[in-house]
Amino acid sequence: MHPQNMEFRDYIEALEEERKKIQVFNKELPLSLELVTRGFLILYGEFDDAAIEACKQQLSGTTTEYNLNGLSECSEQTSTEEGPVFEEFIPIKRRASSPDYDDDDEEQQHSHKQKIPKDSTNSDWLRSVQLWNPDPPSTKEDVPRKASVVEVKRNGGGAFQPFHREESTNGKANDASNDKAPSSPQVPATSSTGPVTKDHVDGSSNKEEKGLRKQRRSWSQELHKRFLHALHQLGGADSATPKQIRELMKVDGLTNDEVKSHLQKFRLHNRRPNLMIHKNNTNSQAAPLFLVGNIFVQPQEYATAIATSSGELTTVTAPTGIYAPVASHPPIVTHKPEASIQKLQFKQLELSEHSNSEERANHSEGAGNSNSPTSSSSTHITTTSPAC
DNA sequence: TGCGCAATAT
DNA sequence: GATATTGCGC
Repeated sequence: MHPQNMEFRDYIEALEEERKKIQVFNKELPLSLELVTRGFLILYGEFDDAAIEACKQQLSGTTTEYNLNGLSECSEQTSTEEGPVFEEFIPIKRRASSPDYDDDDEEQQHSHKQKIPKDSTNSDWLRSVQLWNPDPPSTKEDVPRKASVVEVKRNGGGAFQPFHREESTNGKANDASNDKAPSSPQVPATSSTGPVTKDHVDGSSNKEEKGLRKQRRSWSQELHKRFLHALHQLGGADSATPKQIRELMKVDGLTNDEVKSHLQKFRLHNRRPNLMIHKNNTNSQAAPLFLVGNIFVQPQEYATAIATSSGELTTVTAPTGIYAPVASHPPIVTHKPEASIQKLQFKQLELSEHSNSEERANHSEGAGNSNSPTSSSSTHITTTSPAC
C-alpha cells in the first residue's frame, strides 16, 4: 500500500480519508492535518507558487510558535536554506556533542575541582600544574641541590674557608717528606701558636689566610718519630706540652696547633687501651701492648722506654696511630697486670740504661735541655705512667 | 699565651 | 672511622 504503488486516484482517496481522520485531532495534530491538506493541494495542482510561498510562511510561523524548544528550528531552516544550515549546524553539533569543551573552558574558571579533568583538558591542567610541580620534581633535585650546595658551601667552608687552600704552608705542603729536613729556622717556634690568624694583624692577608683552611699535616713516620722523641724527653705524653714538643721536634713549619692536635690524638689512643686493660685483661687486642724487646708495654711507656733504651728511636708507626716498636722476637702472649708490665718495662730500662729521676725538672724546662734525648730521662717510665 | 677538650672538617 | 683542623673556655 505504498503511495507510490497506488493509483493516483486511490492515493487521493486514501489521503482524503486520512485527512478526515486527522481533522478530528485538529488541535492535537495541526501539522499533520496541514501537511495532508497541502499534499492534497499539491496533488491537485491547485497550488501555485504564490500559494506555496504563503503556505511556507504560514508554516514557518506556526512552526516557530510550536517549536519554541528549538527542536524544529533545524527542520525549518533545513527546508529554507540548506546550505548555511549545515555550516552552522556542524559547529553547533560540535559544541553540543562535546559540551565539555565549552563547559570546561568556562567552568574551569569556576570549578576545576568539580569536574574531573579529562583528556586534553586534563593534560592541559596537568601540564599547567606541571609547570609548577613537575618542574619541582625534576628541578626538585636541582633546586635543593643548588640550595644545598649553597648551604654546604656556607656551612662547610663558607664562613671561614670559602677557598681551598693554596695554603702558604711552605713546608706543610710536602710535610711528609719535608719535615724530615727541618731547616734551621724554626718558623713556628715563636709565632706559630696561633698558626694563621693570631700573628697577623694585617687585615688583608689575615682575611685570605682565614679563608683558607690549613692544609692537612700528615704525620709521617719520621715526623712522628720526632714527636715521640720529644715526648720522651718531656716525660711522656701527659707531661709534655705541645709547645715544648714542637720546640724539641725542631720541625720547620710545624705549628703548635698541629702538635697539640697530634698530642691529643696520641693521648686518646693511649688512654683508650688502658681503659680496656682495666676492664678486660684477657683481651690482648683490646689492650694493645707493644712489644719492646721481649716485653710488652703500653704505648706511652714504650715511647719513653724505647727512647731510653737506645739512642735511636726504632718506632714503627701504625697507620692507626698505634705506635709499636719493631719486634725482634716472636710476640710473647702475655696478659700481665700492669704492675708486672711496669716491672718488666722497668727491667728493660734498667738493662738498657740507668737514669736519674729528675725527669720532671728536666722536662719542665723542656726545650732547654732538649737536645740530648738519649742522655736524659729513663726514669719517667715509672713515674710517667699515670695512665697505668 | 698556651693548654686541653670538643666540635668540625677532610 | 681515623685523622687533622678549628673554636672555645680556662
